Amino acid sequence: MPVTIRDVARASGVHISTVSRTFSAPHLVNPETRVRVLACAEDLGYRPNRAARALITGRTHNIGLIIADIANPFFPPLIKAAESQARHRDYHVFVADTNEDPTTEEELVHALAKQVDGVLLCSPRMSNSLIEQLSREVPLVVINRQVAGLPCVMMDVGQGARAAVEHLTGLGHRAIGLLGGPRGSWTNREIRRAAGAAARSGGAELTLLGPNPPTVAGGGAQADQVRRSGVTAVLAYNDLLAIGLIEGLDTLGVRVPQEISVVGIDDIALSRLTRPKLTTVATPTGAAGRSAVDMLLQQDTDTPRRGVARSTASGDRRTTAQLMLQTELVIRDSTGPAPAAGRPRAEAAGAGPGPHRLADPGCPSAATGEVVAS
Amino acid sequence: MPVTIRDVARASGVHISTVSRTFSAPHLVNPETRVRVLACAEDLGYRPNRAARALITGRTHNIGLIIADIANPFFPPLIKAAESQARHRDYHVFVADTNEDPTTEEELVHALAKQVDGVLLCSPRMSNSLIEQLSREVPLVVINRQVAGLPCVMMDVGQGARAAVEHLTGLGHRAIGLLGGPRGSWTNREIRRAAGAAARSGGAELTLLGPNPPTVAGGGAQADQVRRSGVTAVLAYNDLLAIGLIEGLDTLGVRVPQEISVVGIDDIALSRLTRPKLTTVATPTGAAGRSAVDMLLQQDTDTPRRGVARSTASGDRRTTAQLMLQTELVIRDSTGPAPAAGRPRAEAAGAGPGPHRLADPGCPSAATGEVVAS
DNA sequence: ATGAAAGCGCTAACAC
DNA sequence: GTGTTAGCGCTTTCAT
Repeated sequence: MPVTIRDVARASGVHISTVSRTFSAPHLVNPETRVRVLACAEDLGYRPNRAARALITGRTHNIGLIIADIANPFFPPLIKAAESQARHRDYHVFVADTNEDPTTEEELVHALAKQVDGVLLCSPRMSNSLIEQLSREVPLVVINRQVAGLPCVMMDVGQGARAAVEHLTGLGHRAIGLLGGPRGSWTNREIRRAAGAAARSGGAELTLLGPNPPTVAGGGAQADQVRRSGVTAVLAYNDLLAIGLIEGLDTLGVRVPQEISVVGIDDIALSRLTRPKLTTVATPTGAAGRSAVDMLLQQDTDTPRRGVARSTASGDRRTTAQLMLQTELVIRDSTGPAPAAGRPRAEAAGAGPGPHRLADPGCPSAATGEVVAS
Repeated sequence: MPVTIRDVARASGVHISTVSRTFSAPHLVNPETRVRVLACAEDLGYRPNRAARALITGRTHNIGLIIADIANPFFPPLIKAAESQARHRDYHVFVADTNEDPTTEEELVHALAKQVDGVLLCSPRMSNSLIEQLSREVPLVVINRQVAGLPCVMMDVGQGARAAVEHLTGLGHRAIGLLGGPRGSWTNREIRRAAGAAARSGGAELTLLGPNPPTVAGGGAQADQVRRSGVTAVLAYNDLLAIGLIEGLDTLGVRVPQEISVVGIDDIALSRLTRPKLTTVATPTGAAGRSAVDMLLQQDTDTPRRGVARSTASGDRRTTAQLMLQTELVIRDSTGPAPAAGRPRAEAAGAGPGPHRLADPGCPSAATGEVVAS
C-alpha cells in the first residue's frame, strides 16, 4: 500500500534511478523530467523511505537523545531545543529515559547505534572510559560532562557555584551546607570543587550533605539534617533539591531566608513560582541542546561515509570541540543576610527582616558560549 | 566497520540465514549451532540492524510520539511513561514537538510514517477529519481527544470539571469564571460543556475568558480581566493557567483564596509547590501514556504484515477501543468559601478566613480505566 | 540525461 | 536443520 519509488517511476514513465536522482541529486536530471517526476510524486504522496536510503548511504538522518529522567523539569527545555534544532536540519530524534541508571545508558547506546547517526548523552552517569568506548561504536556528544577527546557541551556550574557561595559569604554566612546530587554526576563534582574553593577564600566552612537523588523528595528528606547541622545557608545541587529543602524546612517551622538561606542551580521554570522565589544559578539548557545537536551534525558532515572506521578517542581528534556555556546567578527571595547570632526562632511572624535583594535580572540574557578546547 | 550478519556467519561457519534464524526464530535451529552462533555474535558485538530487518518484515519496532509542547510540564510524565512502556516491549520512540501547531502535526505524521509502526498523537490541535485521513497512512492512537472509529485514550476532564464546579458552588460561589485553553483542544470543549452544565444546576453563572495559550504567562495576562469580571472563583483549563492567574492576582493585590478561589486541571508536580497549593483535577497522565502504547502495539500485533492495505476509519474497525481514564478532584489551598458580599479588600493580612479543606487525598490512587466504546 | 545492474543488511519461502 | 534464492526500497557506479 505505501507508495514506493517504483510507483513514481511507473507513473512518470522513467526508470527508478531517475526518480531517485530527482530527490537526491536534482541537478543531474533534466528540468522537464524533474518537474514531471515531482508532480507524480506529489500526486501519489510519495515520500522516500529513509530507512531504505540509510541502508545504502549510511546516513539515517536520525539522532538519539539519552536522558537521565524526562520528568525532571531540567530536561524538557533541553529536549525541546534539541529536537527543534534537529528537525530544522531534517533529522528525527529518538528520546530514551535511563532512570539515572548507567547500565541502561549503555544498553541504549548499543540499541540505538544502528539506527542513528549519532547520540546525545545527557548528564550521563556512567564512567568516562565507558563513554569513550561507546564513542567508537557511534558518534557521541556528551552534555554536562567533560570527557577528554570527545565533543562535549558543558554549563559552567563551577563558576555558578562560586558566584552563589560568594553571594552567601557576602551576606555574612560562614557556615554553608552543600546539598549534593547523585553519584557519578560530573556536575556534582564541579559544584563541590568550586563551592569548596569559594568557601575557603570567603572564610566560610562548607558542610557536605549527600549524595541525594536530585528530586524534591530528596531535598525534603534532608531538611532535618540541615537544621541540625547549624548551617545558615545551603547551596543545592539543583533547584528541585533546593525547593524540596525549603518545603521541608517550612514544615519544620524554619523560615527561609530569615533563618536559613537556600540557593538552587538550574533556574527551572518552577523556581520563579515557589514562595519564596528561589535564588539560583541559571543554566542555559536550551542553548546546550541546540549546540549539542549542531556539534553532532557537524561531526556527522565531516565524517566520510560508511564502511570507514570510526574515529577513535585517542586517534584523529579532528575538530573535537568542547563548549563551555556561561551560567548566571539569579538572586531572588530565598537568600538573605545571615542571622545575627545562632538562628532566631520565635520572631513574630511576618516581622522578620525582609528578603534581601541585590538585583533581579529576571530572565537572564542568552548565555554566550566559550570554546575551552579544540 | 559495523558488524553484520555476514561476519557472524563467517565466524561461526554457518550460512547467514542460520544466523538470521538464530535471532528471529531460535526454535528452528539446532541447539548446538545456536549456542555457537550466539557466542560468535556476542563476541563480535553483533546487533541485528533493525532498519534492514524492517525493510522486509514491515515492522520497524519504532513508534512516534507527537507532542504539542514538550516544555509544558503536563507532557513529560506522559512521555516518560510511554517511552518506558514502549521500551519494555522492545520499541524505540521518536519524540517530536509541534509547538501547538496543527500544520506541523500533519507534517510530522507524514515524515515519521515510514519509519514507525504507529504514532501516538497527543492532544492534537488538527481537525478530526484530518486525523482520520492520516490514520489511513499509519496506525494512530489519539490521546486527549475522541475521534470516532479510532483508538483513543481520554481523561475524563468533563467529570473533573463538574466536580470542580460543584466544589465551588458548594463553597457558595455563584459567579464563576472559566479560563479557556487553546482553540482546537478537545479537552477545552469538554471542560466548557461540563462546567457549563454543572454551573447551571448549581445555580451559578459561568463567565468564559479565553481562549488562552496554556501557559503561566497566559494566566497572568488574564488576571486583570478576571478581577474586573466580578467572579469569585475561576476554573482554569490547566494548572499553568491557574498558577499564572494566581501570580497575576497576587501582583494586583487580590488574595487567593480569600477573595478569589482558583481551580486548575492536571495536577502537575508544580501544583503542590506553589503558595497557596493548588486545588486541581488530577489527570492520570502516566497511565494514559502507557495505555496508549499498549493500544498501539496491540493494534500492531493484530494487523497482518506489510503489503496489506491499512484499515480505513470507516472500514473494519476491529477492536477500536476507546479508553476513558478517571480523574479526581484534589482539594488543596487555592479554594475557599465565597466572600460574604462582593470581595473584601482591606482585611488585615493573614487574618482572613483560612483555606477551606474538605479533604486532601494527597497522591490520588491510580486511576482506573473504563472502556466507553469498542 | 537516463537506464541497467549491483548491492546495503536482512528475512522468508523453498529446496535439500 | 541448514543452505539457496529472491527481494524489501533505495542509491550508486557504470554504460549508453
